[in-house]
Amino acid sequence: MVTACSTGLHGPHDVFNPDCPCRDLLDLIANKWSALVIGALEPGPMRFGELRSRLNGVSSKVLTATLRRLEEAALIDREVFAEVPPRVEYTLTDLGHSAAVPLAALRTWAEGALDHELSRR
Amino acid sequence: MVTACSTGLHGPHDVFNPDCPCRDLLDLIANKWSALVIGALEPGPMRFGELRSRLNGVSSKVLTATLRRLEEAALIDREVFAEVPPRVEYTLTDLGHSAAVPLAALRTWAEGALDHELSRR
DNA sequence: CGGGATCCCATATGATACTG
DNA sequence: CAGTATCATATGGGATCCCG
Repeated sequence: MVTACSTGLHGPHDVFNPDCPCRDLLDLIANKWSALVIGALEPGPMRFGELRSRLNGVSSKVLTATLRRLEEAALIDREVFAEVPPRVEYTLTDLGHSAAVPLAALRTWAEGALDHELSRR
Repeated sequence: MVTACSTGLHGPHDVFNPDCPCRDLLDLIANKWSALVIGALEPGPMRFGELRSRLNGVSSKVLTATLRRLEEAALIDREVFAEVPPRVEYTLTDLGHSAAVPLAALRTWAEGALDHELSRR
């Protein structure tokens, strides 16, 4: 049982506790590029270049860093094929698919909220 | 009707289109501090200091910047009371409450995913 | 040629003061 | 109390180079 980071307010883990590791997890996915990468990977595996063009605006450096962090947290798998030209495919893990659900809701909110904002004027 | 930023793939607005304003909205709430601030404000209005201590780890400068951005996007209201000592209260708007729903799911995911990660080892 | 790594700069974040 | 000012560091982003 893991209770070290609990405040006793929201269950065993609590994002409001800065020492709980789940806060790092929140920091990881509560991020524009993470939200878009995971959304783009939801239908199936994708190569680096295709991912980059779908995200439409991310630099290869930032995309690489984002993918590395997601891989480290076991949200995606990275598979390298020894081919010429080289091919690298990224795939959502089960954990990644579970994250895709709330992230899809977040993207949908952003798209819907814009209409709310516009009608406000 | 607003169609300028649509790619025709996901409806009138599309976060995958870098020119769609909804992408800025995603960038605004897909952020650790925004997620925590909005979550903390969900039960009701709160003062700056209480907010700061609940978030447990944010600097006043970053909290101020976060609150200003959320206010500018009409997710929160800021009310200043002419008292001594000064009192400033922050309240979720209707739009803010609508954002609180997917953000709560995101926080819950982070807290639950940690168990998944731990059990993986 | 694709997938980065590296260099350099702009902005964001953070700790520590200090003030109306 | 609710910030602002200042300084240090981390991250974001563009351009270029590299290596198989």
